[in-house]
Amino acid sequence: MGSKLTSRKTDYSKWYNEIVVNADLAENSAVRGCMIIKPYGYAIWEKMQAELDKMFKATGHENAYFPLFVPKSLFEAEEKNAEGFAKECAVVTHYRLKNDEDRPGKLKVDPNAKLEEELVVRPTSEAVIWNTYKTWIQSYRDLPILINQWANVVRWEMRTRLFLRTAEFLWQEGHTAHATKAEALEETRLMNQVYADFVENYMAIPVIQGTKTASERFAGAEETYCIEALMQDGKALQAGTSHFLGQNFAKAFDVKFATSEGGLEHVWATSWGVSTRLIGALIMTHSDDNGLVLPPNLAPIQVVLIPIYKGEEQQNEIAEVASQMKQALESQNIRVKFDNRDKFKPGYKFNEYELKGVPLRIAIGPKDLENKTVEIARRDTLTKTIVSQEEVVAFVSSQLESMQEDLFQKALDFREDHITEVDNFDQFKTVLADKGGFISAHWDGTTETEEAIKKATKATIRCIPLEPAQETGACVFSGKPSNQRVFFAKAY
RNA sequence: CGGGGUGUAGCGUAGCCCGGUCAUCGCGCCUGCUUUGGGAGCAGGAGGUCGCAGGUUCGAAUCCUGCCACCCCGACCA
Repeated sequence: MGSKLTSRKTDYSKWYNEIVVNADLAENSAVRGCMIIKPYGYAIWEKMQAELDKMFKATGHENAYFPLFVPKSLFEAEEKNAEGFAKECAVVTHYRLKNDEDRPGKLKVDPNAKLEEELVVRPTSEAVIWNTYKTWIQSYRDLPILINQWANVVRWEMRTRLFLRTAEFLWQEGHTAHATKAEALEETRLMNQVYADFVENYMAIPVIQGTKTASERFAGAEETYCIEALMQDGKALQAGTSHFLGQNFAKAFDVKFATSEGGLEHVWATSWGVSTRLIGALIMTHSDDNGLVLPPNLAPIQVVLIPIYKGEEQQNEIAEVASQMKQALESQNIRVKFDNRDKFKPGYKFNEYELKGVPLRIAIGPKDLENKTVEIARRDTLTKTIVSQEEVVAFVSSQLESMQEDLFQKALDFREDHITEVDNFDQFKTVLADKGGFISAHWDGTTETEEAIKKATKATIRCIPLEPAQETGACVFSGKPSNQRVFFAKAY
């Protein structure tokens, strides 16, 4: 515990570059701040996608796909949204290259191929989608529309940070349309709950659910729900958001429907998303100095079998046992890899899979052949147990289960230790500097106070927690009355 | 875009102050033999326009100018 992942360059690059992602950029500045996700890292993302997708379907949603390019006129239709993203848009202005007479063999942008209207590379898809919904919705019978899209988006950030703020990232974005405000609000809350369930149950990361303050709200939203997680270095990470968009987009794109009573009303909207940032959260929550630690529910490989042998004959004998064990485990839906590569020694493999965060490692050697045993090592605790071959399946099953729980509990304990109630501003500053984590404090509800605190401490209000303990108090900064504590933290 | 720092082989680096067998070392890679219960050992080998472009000089990785890129800190953000 306590390894400050992101503040330690070597560790950071070790895991991010070699194991999960290669952040090396092409010489071309156009791909600055993007990431290359290697197969193992992508397998983690696929697993996350699969589980989230199931949850979306279970709550009545369907997948669809919308275009990458957003004509500027569409993009600017919802003014607050457009303004919020304007400073970070990649824009396509031309559609053709031609030979460069001055540099033989090289190309240049063809000035004759200038687009009449610039295309914005989507930083988010509300504009294209609501422009489409306009044509899909006429009657209350067409509602609700519950659609999700798996896609990439581009946000030209001034400063990028691997996983947490890359220029291009993969995500899912849900976009729903409803007949009533109540229904849209319920959808917003439901999806935030879905995110919380996923992140806690699969990623083993405890989250705080809440709403954003006006200044932290999504551009174009009337209310933003979020899940906030705490990283090992004491900084908070917004792990997912669900927005109640009111009728803003319906009005901007003129989406009205005939009500069952014969009226004509604007549609109510929500949008919600989580991104590859979650992989960053996973790493920064569970990893230690030996590399990644993956919760069993998400690990692409849950168990790795490593043979230890001298000579080909012994290798074959062990392979026989290992293959049978692999089959037995797989019949229980456990994801197993048998690493029988002869090019690497066992010690090398041990380290490799530790770095990759594989939850359980089973080693089988000559001693085990003799004793009908195996050695099983757990990634999170680094403990080893000798288990008889007959009991392997049962042992593995129970260990995977308890490891999933233990990881969550460990992260939860850490977070609970790092929520500090604070009642004056000096204490606020001291706790923030010395301990980090969330600070639970009273706030007078004004943007001015929020700004002033941010300026003084770099801490922001991460969220106004749902189900707050109603409690009267005085704002930690202004001393004005408040009836609820909110969570402050330094954030990524 | 402001403040600071860096750029030498696939990765990490020494050398830069004080120009001249200086292109160093480690990891990785290739070949061979020996190895295999925690990242193997020995021997041999391949690999570099010293970020780019100018300039100073008999001579530049080293000094000067410009440019480019990256990292850290701010403003911005999932």
